[in-house]
Amino acid sequence: MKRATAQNVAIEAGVSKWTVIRAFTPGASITEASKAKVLEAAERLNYRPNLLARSLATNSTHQVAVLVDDFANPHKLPFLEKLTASLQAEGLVTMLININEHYSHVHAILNADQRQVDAIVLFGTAFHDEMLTDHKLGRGGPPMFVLARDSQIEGVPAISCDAVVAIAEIGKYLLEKGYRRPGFMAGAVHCLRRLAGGGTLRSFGEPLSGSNSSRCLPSAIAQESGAQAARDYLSKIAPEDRIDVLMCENDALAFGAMDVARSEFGLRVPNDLAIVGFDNAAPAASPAYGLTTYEQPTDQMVKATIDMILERAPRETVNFQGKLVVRGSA
Amino acid sequence: MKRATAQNVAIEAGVSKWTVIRAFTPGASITEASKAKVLEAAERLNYRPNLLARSLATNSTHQVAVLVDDFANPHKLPFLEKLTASLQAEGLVTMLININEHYSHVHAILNADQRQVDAIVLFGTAFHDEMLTDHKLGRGGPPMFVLARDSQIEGVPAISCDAVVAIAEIGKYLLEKGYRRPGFMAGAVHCLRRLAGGGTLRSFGEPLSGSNSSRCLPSAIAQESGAQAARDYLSKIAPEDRIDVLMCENDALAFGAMDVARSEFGLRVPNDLAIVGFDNAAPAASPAYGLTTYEQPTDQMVKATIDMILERAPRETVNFQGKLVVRGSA
DNA sequence: TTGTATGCGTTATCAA
DNA sequence: TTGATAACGCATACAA
Repeated sequence: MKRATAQNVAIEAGVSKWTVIRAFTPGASITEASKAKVLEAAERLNYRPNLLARSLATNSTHQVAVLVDDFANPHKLPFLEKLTASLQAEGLVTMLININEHYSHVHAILNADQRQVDAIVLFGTAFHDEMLTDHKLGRGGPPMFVLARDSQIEGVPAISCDAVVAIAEIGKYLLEKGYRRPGFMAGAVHCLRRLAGGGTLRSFGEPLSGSNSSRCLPSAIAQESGAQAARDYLSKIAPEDRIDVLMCENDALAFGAMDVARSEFGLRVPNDLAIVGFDNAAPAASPAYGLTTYEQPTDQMVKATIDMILERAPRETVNFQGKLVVRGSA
Repeated sequence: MKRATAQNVAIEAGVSKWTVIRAFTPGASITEASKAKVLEAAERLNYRPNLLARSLATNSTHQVAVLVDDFANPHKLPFLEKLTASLQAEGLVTMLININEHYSHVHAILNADQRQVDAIVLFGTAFHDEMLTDHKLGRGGPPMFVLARDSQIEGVPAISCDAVVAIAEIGKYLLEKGYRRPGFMAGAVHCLRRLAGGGTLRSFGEPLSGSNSSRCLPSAIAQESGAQAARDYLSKIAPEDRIDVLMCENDALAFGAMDVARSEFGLRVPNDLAIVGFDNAAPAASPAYGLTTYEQPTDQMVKATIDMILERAPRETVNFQGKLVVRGSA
C-alpha cells in the first residue's frame, strides 16, 4: 500500500492540497474548520508528511553528518551520546559515518555532501589536516567542523580542549607530587595533543613509544596498543632506569599500560610506576583502575558545535579548558 | 554560490539534462564522446548529483535508522561500529537516533518514517514490545527490525542471541565448577534474557535485585547500578548466607559488582564470590577484571540484519548461538 | 543514442 | 483564507 500524500488527503477532505499543507504548517493562515476537516481526513488516510520532499523544496535537511574514525576509544560513546542528544533537541538528526580502511573520509564527505546535510562534523582523532582539503567540495558544500581535535584549516573551525593548558596543568601537578622522571605515551591520534605533550612533557621527560615519529599513525587507537607499548618498554628498560610516571595520550592507552605494569610486571601503581591518562573515560573512575586523568569539557564543546552549526555563534575555532581529575594512579 | 545542477551541466556541455543524468548513471546508454563531454563540464562546474532529489524520485533513500536507547553499555560501541560499517559496505547510511527521556521511541520512529528511511533497526535494550506497536505507521511505513533483543511482535523480526541456550550453558558450567548457591542480577533491560534467567538460574538460585519486578525498569543500565545492587546485597546479607556466584545480565553490571565486592568488602574474586557477565565487553578481557562472560555472535547478527533489510533473507526472527568465554572470575 | 514529457511530494509566491 | 502556478533536482517511460 502506497503512503498517502497531501494530494490524497486534499481529495478526501474536499479541499486543495495547499490547504492540507497549511494544516500541517504551524502558524499558517487557515480556519479552524478547514484545519479540523483536513486533520480528520489525514487521520483516516494515515497521512504523514514527507520530509524528503520538504527538504528538496526548502533546501535544508536538518541532518548533520558526524564522521567518527575511532570507535575503539571508550571516551567516544558518551561524547557521541551527548552530541546526538543535543542535535536532536534542536530538531537535527545525526547521520553517523564510520571512517575506516574500507570507507575513507573523502568518500564520507562526498556522500554527506550529496545527501545535502546541513553540516559535517568530524568527530575526532585521526583526521589529518590534509584530509579536510582534498575533497574539493567548494561551491555550495555544507559547512564543516572539527570536534575534539585541533585543526589549522582555513574555513574549518575546530572545537576542542586546550591541549597546551592541559599538559601544562598535568605537568605542574606531577612535579608537585615529586615525580622527576616522567615519560609519555602517544597514541595514533590527536596530533596536536601529542605535539603539546612533546613540547611540554618532553622538557622534563622522554617519549615512551611512537612519538619519535612526527606523523600520525594510521592505526586505530586501543587499549591493546597501550599494553604492547608498555610491555616493550618494561621488558627492555631495567627497573632503576625507568621513568617514575607515565603520561598517556588517552585513557585507553593508560588502561592497557596499567594492566601490563601490574599483572605482567608486578608493579604497584602509583608506587612503582604512576600513570596518568586523558579523557576521563568511564573505567577510569572504577576502583579497578582509579586513573588520574584529564577531563574534556564535553558539554561545552557539544554546545559550541551546535551553536556554530545553527549560526548562533561565529564559526571560528574555540578552545575550552578541561580539568584534572585526581585519583589514585598518580 | 549555489550548487550546480544537471541542468547547468547540460547547458555547459551543450546537451540535454537527461544526457547528463545518463553520464552519471552506470550502465546507461550514452556514447563515450557525450559522456566525456559531460564529465568535463561537470568537473568545471563542480557538479555533484543531489541524492535527495534522487531519493524522492526513486522512492528509496538508502538510509537506515538505528535507534539506540542504552549508550551506557560498553558493549554497544563495537556492535554499533560493526553495524554501521556493514551498512556502509552495502551503500546504506546510518541515521543514528538516541532514545532517551527527551526523545521517545515513538518520536524517533515517526521521524525516521517521515524521512523515508529504508528500514528501522531498534538496537537494543529497553524497548518494550508495546513500544513497537503504538506508533501506528501501517500503510507504507518502513520495515522494522529488533536487534540484540527479543520481540514477540507480529511483523517485527528479532535478530538476537539465544538467551535460553546461553543461560543453560552458563548454568551448566557453573554447576560443573562446583558452585551451588548462585544468584543473578538483572538490569533494566533485555527483558527476555532476564526472563530466561528467571526460568533457568532461578531453578537453582535467587535473584539478587530488581528481578522481583516483572516489568522492565525504565532507567539506563550502567556500571553504577551493578555497584549499588552489589553494595545493597553485601551489606545486608551475612557472609555465611551469601551466594557463591553472581550471574549478571550484562558486563557493565558485573564490573560494578566486582568493583564493590573487591574494593569495598575486600572479597576475592572468584574465591569469595565468583562473578559472570554477559556480552564480553572490552574491559572484560582486561586483567583488571578478567571476567568470565558470554559473547554474542555480533558478526552473524549484523549480517543477518542487513540481509533482511536488503531482502536477501526472509524477514523472520532468528536466534544465534553465542559462546561462553571463560576467564578468572568464575 | 538522444531529447521530450511527466512524475516524485513538498514549499514559495502570487492571485483570487 | 484559499486556490493556482512554478520550482526543487532527478528518474522513468517513451518518442525521435
